[in-house]
Amino acid sequence: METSTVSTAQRLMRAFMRLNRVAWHQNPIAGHTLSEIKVLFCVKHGARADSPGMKVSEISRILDVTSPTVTQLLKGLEEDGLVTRRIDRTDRRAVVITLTEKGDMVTKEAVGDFLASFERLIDYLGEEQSNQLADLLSKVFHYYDENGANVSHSLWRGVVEV
Amino acid sequence: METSTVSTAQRLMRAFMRLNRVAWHQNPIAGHTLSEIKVLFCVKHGARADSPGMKVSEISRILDVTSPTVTQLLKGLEEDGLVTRRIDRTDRRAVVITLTEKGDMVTKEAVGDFLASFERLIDYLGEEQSNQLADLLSKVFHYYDENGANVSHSLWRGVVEV
DNA sequence: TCTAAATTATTAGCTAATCTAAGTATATTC
DNA sequence: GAATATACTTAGATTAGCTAATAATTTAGA
Repeated sequence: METSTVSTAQRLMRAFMRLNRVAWHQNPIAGHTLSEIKVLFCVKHGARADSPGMKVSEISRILDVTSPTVTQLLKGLEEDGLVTRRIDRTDRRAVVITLTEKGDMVTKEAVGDFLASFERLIDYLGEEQSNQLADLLSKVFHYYDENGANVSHSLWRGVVEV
Repeated sequence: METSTVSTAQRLMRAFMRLNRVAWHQNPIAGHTLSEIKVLFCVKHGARADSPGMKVSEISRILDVTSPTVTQLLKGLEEDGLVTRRIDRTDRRAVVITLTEKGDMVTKEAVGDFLASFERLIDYLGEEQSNQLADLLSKVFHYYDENGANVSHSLWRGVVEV
């Protein structure tokens, strides 16, 4: 049991070590970075009929990055004419982001191409195993969400003096 | 089938989008970055009894990063006294990296703590599902290895003009 | 009601982890 | 022996984040 757990742990460790190197992580898409595309996705999907657009704070919460990070990404997107900023009428501190027509088109294309890319992966893995993988990854996230969960956590603090 | 494939694709897309944000990715370990630790792992495991130490080019190939990246990481590790550089006797262009005693200790601790961390995840997922996950991820890597495989690949080149 | 505290977003400046391009030194090949 | 190729380093850039400090506005409390 001990032995088998260790070797499973090794396999998982190796797998997770490789993950951040998987191809699409580093490639710009339609002249925009992956992070920028994520913001576009977020604005497109988060917006509701009654109040179109998303506040910076909402984007920040959903993407789980700080608001300065969102601000910085929006700067690029606004310069390229993909989003517009507007001060919220009911709370003048807040800024509401909406997609321009161009932004909407780019987002649609990006979603389409991402899905197409994952569909090719699904063709390779098969529908069933793909779903299994999605399930397992969800569980992993759930675990990390619940456990604050750094490798380092309690383990490493204070071990700086080796 | 089409519908179900799309929704599987969406699930996988969301999962992979979250992956690079999983906790341990960003945290320094024993005062060293994850990348530096990877180099240490690599030198420790790559070294063979007959020729201890690893060349920069070997590390570069194994970790799948460029040699300037390796050089830079080694700079930090050398400054902290974890590795030593030495010119290869049989090829004076090459540089052989070996762990110092301190480097060996740090590496051992890092391996131990990483494995411990993954064993906690395995406790949560269960042995069987953990192995399943490792298997599925291996398949994913295999797919991407075979297919050159960016999202963008043929799709995006030339689409910069939207 | 007016001040103190909280919230929202931005700016400035930092770090990590990569990359490419260019340069130097050494090997290899023809 | 000259041309080419290989191994590494340096310099400088990019992406994706972060924290700290600041400005503007809102909310709460006395």
